[in-house]
Order: sequence, then structure tokens, then C-alpha cells
Amino acid sequence: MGVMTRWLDPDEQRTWRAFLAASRALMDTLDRELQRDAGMPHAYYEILVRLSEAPGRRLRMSELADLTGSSRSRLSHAAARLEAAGWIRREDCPTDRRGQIAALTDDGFAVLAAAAPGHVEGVRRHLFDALSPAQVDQLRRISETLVAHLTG
Amino acid sequence: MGVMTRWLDPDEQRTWRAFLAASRALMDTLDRELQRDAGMPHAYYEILVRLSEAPGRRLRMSELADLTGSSRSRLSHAAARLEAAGWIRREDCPTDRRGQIAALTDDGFAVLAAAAPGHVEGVRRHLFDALSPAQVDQLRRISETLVAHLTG
DNA sequence: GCGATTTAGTTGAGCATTCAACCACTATCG
DNA sequence: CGATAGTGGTTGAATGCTCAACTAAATCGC
Repeated sequence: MGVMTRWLDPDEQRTWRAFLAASRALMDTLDRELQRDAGMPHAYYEILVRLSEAPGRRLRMSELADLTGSSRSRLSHAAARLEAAGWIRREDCPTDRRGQIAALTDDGFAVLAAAAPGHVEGVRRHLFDALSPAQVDQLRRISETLVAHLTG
Repeated sequence: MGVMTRWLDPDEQRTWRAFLAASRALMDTLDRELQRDAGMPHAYYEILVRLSEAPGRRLRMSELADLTGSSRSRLSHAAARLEAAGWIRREDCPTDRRGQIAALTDDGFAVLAAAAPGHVEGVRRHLFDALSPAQVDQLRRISETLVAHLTG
């Protein structure tokens, strides 16, 4: 406070607005496609993906929250819906009586398997097909830098 | 359909997940800061910014929707809230009787002026400070390519 | 001109997310 | 051991977004 604001110069302004527009358009498009084709928002899809990759297809709620970059509250609400849909099941954790374990059901796995090809195709079409290999590499480095910076 | 899915290779997978994590973390952080410091979500801030830059500080609703990359419905709901807060005003369009014009009020401009320095500082800290000038340039090109690809 | 189609914008219902408050259990430290 | 602080997770209220349906006005086509 009291320090003069470091305003964005025209190039930074342009970069920031382009980034905003691009990430919003990309996410909105993928979210809409997933909702239409699989009946779930992208956030829920991600939860199922993470569970499907975990040993035993099950994870502690808090670990799942970290992996999906979501708040505990958000994950709790989402888990309630996913459980109501029969796609996951919640179990008590044997080593910590506070803990809960989210487990992907067979139905959940089937829904995920049905949704995956279309979604991956969408990611490819809307993101990777538009960029050169060099740009993909740049985007990876930039993104990893940002993640480290934001969570560090 | 019927065509084999072009799955993501490990590098693409890594890029996609890093991009997801980075853009989500960045947006969440800025949204939270803006909500805390200015009492509005980032989407509303953007609406006020676009209005403040328009001639006469007023824009047609549909043009405002395009500029902010939002649906008409979303903008309508947002405008209702912004009007209730006294930050914008809606006027009839003289040339098209279906049209509405959103006009930034003096209160709205003052709120924006108060919020801007903190927000710009956040964008700088969380985004630009983390990247090299070359990366900023890369990010601009990538983002502009994506926008063109997604809206083309 | 006049009916059919588009375009501008709003509305309401349903869903997802946030924030703060909360309970239950665990870990820490005197 | 016992008090205190911290962690894991859930809940409810409030807010914002999406989708589909709708009104009203402009435009198109003949």
C-alpha cells in the first residue's frame, strides 16, 4: 500500500485479455460438450478421472481435493451428487476415523469410459490442433511455472 | 464417430493438466482477491471495465456480451445485479426498440477506480512476475491463436 | 404489405460454487 | 493425562451460471 500501481503496458494488457478470452472460451466449450454428451460438468469428469487412476480406484477426500484443485467444500458437494448418481461410493477410512474414502463404482467407471473418447477428442480439436509442437511445449513450461508460482 | 480416438500422448497429457491447473488456480486466486477487496466477482469487474472504456461509458447489451465473452442470459442476470447495486443503469436504445443500453454510473466508475489498482497488482504478481518477457510473448501468441481457433 | 424467420433481451428453474460455521477426531505440548 | 490447537469433512445459505422458454421488435421473402 502507498506504492504506485504497476499498471500493465499495452502488450501486457493485450496478453492478459487474450489469455482471459482463450481460457474462458476453451473451458466453456469443453464444459458444454461434456454436459451435452455425458451429462456432467468438467469438474465432475476430473474427479472420476483421478479416481480411475488411483490404486483400487479410491482416494481420500482430501487427496482428491488436492489433485483436482478444489476446495474441500466443493468436493463434498460434488461427492454427494456423484454418490446420488451411483458413480462413486463413500467409505470410512480405517486409519483415521475422521476420514472418508471416495471409491469409483463400476457404473462410474463405465460412464467415464463412455465419456472419455469424446472429451479427449474435444481437447485435441480445440487446443492441440490449433498449436504448433513448439507452442505446446511453451504452453507446458508456462503453465508449470505458473502452477509452481501460485501454489508455492 | 467410428473413428479411433486420438488419445493424448504423455507430453500432451502433462501440458493439458498443467494448463488446467494453472488457469484454474490463477482465476480462482484473482476472483477471490477481487471478491474480498471489491465485493464483486471477476466477471462483474470485466463488465465495468468494458463500459468504462466505451464512448459515453455505455454499450449495447449484445455488444457488451460479446466483449466479455458471456452469454446474453448471463449478462442479463449480471446487469440486474449491477443495476441493483447502482453501478450501472439500463436505458432504452433509440434506434432499435428491442435494444437496451448499459451505462456505467458515477458510483460504478468510482467502485471500479477503487478496485483497479489492487486487481492489476494481482494480475502482475500472479501472472507477469512469474514469466520471462519471452514467455509473455509466447503466451500472447498462443492465446490469440486459440481465440481465433475457438471463435472462427 | 404481410406472414415467417431472426435477433435482442429477459426470466425462472435447476445446478455448481463459495463462505462461514460447525462436528468429530487427532496431534501437540504442558 | 488433560487442555488446546489443528485437521478432515460436511452442511446451509447466498450467489452466479446454464439452459430452455418466452416476449417483442426488426427483417426477409414473395
